[in-house]
Amino acid sequence: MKTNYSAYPRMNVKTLNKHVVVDLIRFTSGGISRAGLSRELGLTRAAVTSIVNDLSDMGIVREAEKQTSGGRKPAVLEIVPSQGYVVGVEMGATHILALVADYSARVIREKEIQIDIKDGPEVCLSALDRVVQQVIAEAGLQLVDIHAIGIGVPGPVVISEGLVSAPPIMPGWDNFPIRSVLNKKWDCHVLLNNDAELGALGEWAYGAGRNEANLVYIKVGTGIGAGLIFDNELYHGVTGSAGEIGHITIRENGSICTCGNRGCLEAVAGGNAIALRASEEVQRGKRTQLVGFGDFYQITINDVISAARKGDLLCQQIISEAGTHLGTAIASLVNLINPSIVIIGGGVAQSGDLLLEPIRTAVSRRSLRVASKAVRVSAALLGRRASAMGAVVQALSHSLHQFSE
Amino acid sequence: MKTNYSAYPRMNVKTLNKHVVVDLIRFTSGGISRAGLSRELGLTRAAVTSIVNDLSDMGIVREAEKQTSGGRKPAVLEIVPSQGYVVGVEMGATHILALVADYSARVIREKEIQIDIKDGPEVCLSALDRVVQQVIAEAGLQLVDIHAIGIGVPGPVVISEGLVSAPPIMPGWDNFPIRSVLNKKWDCHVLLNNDAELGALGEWAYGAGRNEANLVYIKVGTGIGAGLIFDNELYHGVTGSAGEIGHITIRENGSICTCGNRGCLEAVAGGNAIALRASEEVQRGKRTQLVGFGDFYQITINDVISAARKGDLLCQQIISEAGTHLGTAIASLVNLINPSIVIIGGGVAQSGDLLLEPIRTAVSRRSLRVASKAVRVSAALLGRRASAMGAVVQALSHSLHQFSE
DNA sequence: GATTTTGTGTTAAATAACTTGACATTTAAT
DNA sequence: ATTAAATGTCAAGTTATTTAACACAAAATC
Repeated sequence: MKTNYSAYPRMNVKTLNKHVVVDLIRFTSGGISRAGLSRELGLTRAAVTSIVNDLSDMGIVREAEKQTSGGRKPAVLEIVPSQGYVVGVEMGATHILALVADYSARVIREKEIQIDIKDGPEVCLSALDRVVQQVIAEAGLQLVDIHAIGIGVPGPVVISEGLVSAPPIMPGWDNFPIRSVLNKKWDCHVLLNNDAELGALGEWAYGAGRNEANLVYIKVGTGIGAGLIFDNELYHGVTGSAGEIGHITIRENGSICTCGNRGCLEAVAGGNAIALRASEEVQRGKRTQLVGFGDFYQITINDVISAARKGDLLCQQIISEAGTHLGTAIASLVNLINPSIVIIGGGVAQSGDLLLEPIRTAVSRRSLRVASKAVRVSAALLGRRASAMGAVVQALSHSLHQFSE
Repeated sequence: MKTNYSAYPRMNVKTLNKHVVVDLIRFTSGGISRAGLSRELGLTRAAVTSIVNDLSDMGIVREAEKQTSGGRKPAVLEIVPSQGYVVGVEMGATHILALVADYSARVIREKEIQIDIKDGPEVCLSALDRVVQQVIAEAGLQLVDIHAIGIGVPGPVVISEGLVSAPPIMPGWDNFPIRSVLNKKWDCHVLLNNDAELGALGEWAYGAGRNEANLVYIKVGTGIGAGLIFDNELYHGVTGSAGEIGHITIRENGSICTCGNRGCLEAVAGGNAIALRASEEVQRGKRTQLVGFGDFYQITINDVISAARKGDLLCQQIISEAGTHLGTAIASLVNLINPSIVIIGGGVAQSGDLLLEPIRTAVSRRSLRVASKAVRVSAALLGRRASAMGAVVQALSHSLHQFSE
């Protein structure tokens, strides 16, 4: 008796149930026993035994070490970690972060490099290839050991095609066949997705969004994007561009944005906007810790954040203002989506409560009571790894579901 | 082999499939044959035959008259209309519309009265009771013939409790036990829901949103609200208040709104806002067809719409401006949700292209290319009946699913 | 106009995937 | 020590479905 698992493609009932069991084992913190699975699934214990036996014979699932803490404990199940490995990659505007994880989603190695996404696909994808190859080698593995590689990019992804369509902060990448190029290099399953969506997935599976069915993840970096999880599933929209919150209009006549419009959220509260704002104030001679940076050096968002953390008032104020603008947009989003949690991640979120508090204030002031009472605004628990971790989760899902056929 | 029908509660597999079959027969325009069901469900024709036989024995389903147009036609199935009846009601700020429909969702009688929702629950629910009783009688039926009654109200509904929570345009209704009061009066299943959500459901089932999996319905009346359908299912959010788009901030320092904030969409583009705007202009002595209305008579939104339709330039301009503001909000929504269609309904939508064109312009200017290319902006096909029709659909679903146990 | 092809709907037997009910096992409560 | 309660397993029975065969009707082909 199983009903509602719309995420899985058509397959026979037992295989479907196997997949559900695998996911319940993966995503239940503290593990789950056969009896627990029975309750969750609405199947009898006898049926669960049969399913788990199959998975155990395949080598995917095993019983965890029993805790010696006394008291009868049911046999808790876990995924066999060494059955396979995956790689999760986040490509941002200025960096690439790659993680290698085993079948239980434990990260066994990571590596980060700096890039500039404006160098275009050829240059960046070569760099991407190098990091991935290196991190695999450093983990003591080879490419053939890797079942799948998940990649997050900061633009609207057409999942079926494996490319990005008209990405505002990825000039030169429009319709470039990212997935097929990488497929040729690696000869394993490559899954391309939007970075904010993957951040949402990561936080839902292993971060601040555990056990939350309706979740919004806001990635505030160079760009601003949102990942949406509705009823425990990633929501893409019709063409896969859902969550593009960065280019909603905040100020009718605000400063001009990379997308061509005026007053976009990203042009007001994005990483570049904050850095630009700081530069202007410095040049106007405002008193700040950043003064020493001079005219030739380009002030970055990280400079502003670290100065703010060290107590610099100007930088704190700039970040706080960005938070207020973000909060206005998030308040609208809370009214519209009515989520149980909004998770703030991405580079700018490193500034912590300096950014979060103004957001919380705006949400409680501008959202309807019903909605604002029901929502928490939290920082990403996985921090800068959120998107890469989501890529891991996705690659793992793909691989496990293939494996358990 | 059936997988993804998460809308249905837990039940055994065949019963579940029965419900799916009933819904496919209901919602497939032009009807569907056993072979068609087989393809849709992924079941064999033999299995479908067995399921349809059961439903036929219950009296819910039958074969439609064969078209005599020649050429082999499969036996098209239909719901037996006379097996049961339901009522669908829309309660707006100023009116109540009640529909009686048979099991095939054909409306057999309707009735509308004027009310003022500010008179509070006792007064309005008595009026509601009267209209419903009358329309049932006029349809030649009695209360015992009615299997379920669906009701839409213009505020955030807590479905589990059957009441509204902190509704901006329903003063005096906060936490009033609407459903249980009506239950006592009628002694049949009462389903309370948000009017915009029901509008979305109605348009999805029988209107402009047929065959669209991801749909947004915007109800522009006295209040402004949205109904969301994601992956063919109504989306409520955690506490049932999703879609409350009327109180997102459009102008930081705009005019004050019933909700207490400033510059809400509703305070700028809602029915009351439009009427108020017209009154002001008239008092300022602007040249308009409305001049004759004098100072004592309160100009209504309907006056403005009919004047605009008759060519009054001022009224046209006021509606067009409201459309532009709506369009800005809808553009954000399109970026965020990436729907395939946005349907504009509610009283103000009676003004047609005068309202729609500015919305389309704003969406194509302010939304990302990927999202705006994928979306159509249309008027509600069911017009002022959209929400009440959604209430019918919901009541019918409830009744049919109960019946086919 | 006869023949083949294609799609529809039905039936009976076989199979997959459960449930039922009984039982051994382990721990907690009395 | 005894009882209660939950876990995990096994064999037998049940249900919903598939398989495979066939009858039927219309369209396409010759």
